[in-house]
Amino acid sequence: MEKSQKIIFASDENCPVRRSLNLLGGKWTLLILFQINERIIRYGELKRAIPGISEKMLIQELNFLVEHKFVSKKAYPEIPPRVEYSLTKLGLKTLPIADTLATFGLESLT
Amino acid sequence: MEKSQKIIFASDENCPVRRSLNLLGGKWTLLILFQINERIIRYGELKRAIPGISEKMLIQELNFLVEHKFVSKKAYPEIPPRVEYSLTKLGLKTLPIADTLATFGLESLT
DNA sequence: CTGGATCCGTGATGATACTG
DNA sequence: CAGTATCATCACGGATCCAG
Repeated sequence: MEKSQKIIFASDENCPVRRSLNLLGGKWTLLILFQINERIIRYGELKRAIPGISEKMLIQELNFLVEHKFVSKKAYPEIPPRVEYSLTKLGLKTLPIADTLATFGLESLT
Repeated sequence: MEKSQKIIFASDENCPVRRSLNLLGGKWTLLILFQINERIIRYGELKRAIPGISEKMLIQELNFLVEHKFVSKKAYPEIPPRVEYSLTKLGLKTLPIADTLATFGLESLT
């Protein structure tokens, strides 16, 4: 497996903006969290909800988010497979960030 | 000149989170805006305020931000040169985003 | 002091085909 | 359906030199 691609810099010390950005600053990260939102959503649904993302990036981000406890994953041993993703308590706390981005996008961008 | 490295995707259509992320999703973008904040700040000060950033990236981001009307730049024809940066009205509207990131960093990260 | 310009490595990102 | 594997590409970003 390709190794985790998001690097945590030790030198970020104590700037809270930087600490948040290190975890959530990925190109798709906040968008994925925002799309999951308060739903329990399947992989395929999520993929359709985010047009343009490649499968690789979606899986990679989801694994990252699960690993860092933003997202919880539940797999059902069925045929065909079913996997459901939802936000953890920590993940829910990131929603205000995406909300602020959405508000800005709506109010201030053409 | 190296061509502008931040690419605006046409396919983002109407998701406001994505529109915001396209402009502000750069590695240093929000951090720079946050550091300028409500100040009028010189280039050298700003550089010192953001340890770790290379001059190239700082200039590149500042040019991008000026170009997109988030930041205004005032150069004084003096020797030695003096250049002051500050947020435009639009730039000020991005501060809530950085604030939310800061809040999350303070409250929810180790 | 405030930049501009170029070289260049590396990791991040993406397209596509494949598997259980 | 939910991923994996492989391969190609591109943006990020450091180093360095230069200029007004």
